[in-house]
Order: sequence, then structure tokens, then C-alpha cells
Amino acid sequence: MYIEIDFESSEAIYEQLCNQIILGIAKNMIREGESLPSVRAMAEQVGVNMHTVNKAYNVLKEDGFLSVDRRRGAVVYVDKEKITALRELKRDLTIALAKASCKNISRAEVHALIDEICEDYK
Amino acid sequence: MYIEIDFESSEAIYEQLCNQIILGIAKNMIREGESLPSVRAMAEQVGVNMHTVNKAYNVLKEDGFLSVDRRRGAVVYVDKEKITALRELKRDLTIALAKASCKNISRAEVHALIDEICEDYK
DNA sequence: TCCCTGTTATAGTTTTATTATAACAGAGAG
DNA sequence: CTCTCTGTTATAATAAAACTATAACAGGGA
Repeated sequence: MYIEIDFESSEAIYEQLCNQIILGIAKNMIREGESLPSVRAMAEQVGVNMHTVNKAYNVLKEDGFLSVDRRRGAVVYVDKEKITALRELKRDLTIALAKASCKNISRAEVHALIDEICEDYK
Repeated sequence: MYIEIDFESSEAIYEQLCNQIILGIAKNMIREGESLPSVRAMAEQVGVNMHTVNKAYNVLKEDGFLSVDRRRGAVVYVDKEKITALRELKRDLTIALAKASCKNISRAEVHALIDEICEDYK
């Protein structure tokens, strides 16, 4: 699980961590039941403070991607509760598609892009 | 152009403004060439400071949704430059679809959701 | 006992968002 | 010309969020 932080980005470090871990799960680079590095190890690995990693792990726990316990650390355990996931997806897509629509990106182009991106997830 | 700000939201006010204006353009509620209220008028209308509105207008200008001039104010003028728009769309979709994939939302469900959302944009 | 784990607490710094005033220059209307 | 509207700029203050720095605690495993 290689994680790269862009310290120049306007995106918060803990958000970058969350996103890259979610990407790692989607791409099957880290599998259900496996553990992430401890907060201290991950912090040292990417060069940030322990609390920043802890915040990321807790957000992921809150969003149902991890299960944290004292013994095994942050374990990938995805809660497949679809209702809220769908609601969130719709919210994200609504604004992204509005921008695309303004820029004359066709619905077909969007569908094609979706398929292209989904190739990496299975 | 009715705009509603959720002051409880964790989303920044200027971002809410940007998103709602983009939605307004996508939904054809405000058309190319039309003007938005002046920064002062909009600020009073939604109950925030002038500078917050000014920031939103400038972000939208930067992103190619508005053209601001001293006489006519913030005019809807969408720069249809597709390359950067596509790049940004891909970035947005990449993380949204990763989350969806983790939650076992199928590609077909995503396509259906896209079509549903796009119904409002034409 | 020692070491690793997550967790909590406290404090300080930095950055961002927001507000508050104020002023300036350009354009249009009277 | 004067008045009033526009966006723009400057300055300052406040509030919140993000990040870091130390430190300590409790639980589990070797």
C-alpha cells in the first residue's frame, strides 16, 4: 500500500489519505480483512503527524471502510450498506455532471469515461 | 435564481454558492449572457458578506463559468474548453466510483443514476 | 516486564473562511 | 458635473479547521 501525499495540494492531508486508501481497496491492492499500517507507522511512512493519520482512519471507520480495533489496528472491512452510499454517490455525481453538462460534455462521453475508470475496479 | 445556503453545512459558503450557480446554469434556470445579481445584492439576498460572494464569483470566473466585468457584473459565459473539464471530471469520478465500487454498487446502477441525473440538464 | 496497539488530552501553529470597514475607479443616468 | 451603481483592492479582526508536538493511559501479545 504505497501512499503518496502532495503537500502542495489544497486538499487536506487526511482527505488525501482517505481517498488513496479507498482507491487501494477498490483496486484490490488491499483486501478485505487485511490491516493497514499502525497510525504511527503510517505517519512515519508518509511523513506526517500521527494524529493526521488517526483522523483519516476514523473518517474511514465512520464511512464504513475500516474497522479499527486495538489489537489488529485498522482492518479493511467494508460495510456494504447501499442506501447511504447511493445517496452520497448521487450528491457527488449531481455537481460533477452539472459541470460536465455546462462544458458540453455529452452523456455518452460520461458513460464511456465511467466504463474506462471502472476497468481498474473489480 | 434562488439560492439557499446551509449555514450548518461543513461545506464552505463560497463553495455552496459556486455549486448552486453551476447547477442553475446546467438546469438552464439562468442562461448564457444573463447576469447574476451584483456581489452586494447577492450578499444581502443570501445573508452573507460581500467578499464571500466575490470569492465565489471569482472562482467561477477562474473555472470558466462566468465573465465578470465592471459594467454588467457577473455574466454567465461558459468557456467550453473540454480538455481541462474532462480531466477534472475524471478526477471527480475516479474517487466517487471507487467508493461506489467498494460498496458493491454495480456499473449498471451507476449508468442508470447518471441518466436519471442528466434528465434535469439539457 | 517490555513493546506494540489505539485512544485521549493539551497546547501551539498555520491556514482558510468569513466578516467588517473603507476607499478607489469606471460607467451610466439625471 | 453629480449621484449612484458596478467590480476591485486593502486592511484588519474573528472563527474555525488542519496540522503538529508531547505526553500519557489502557489493553493485548511475546
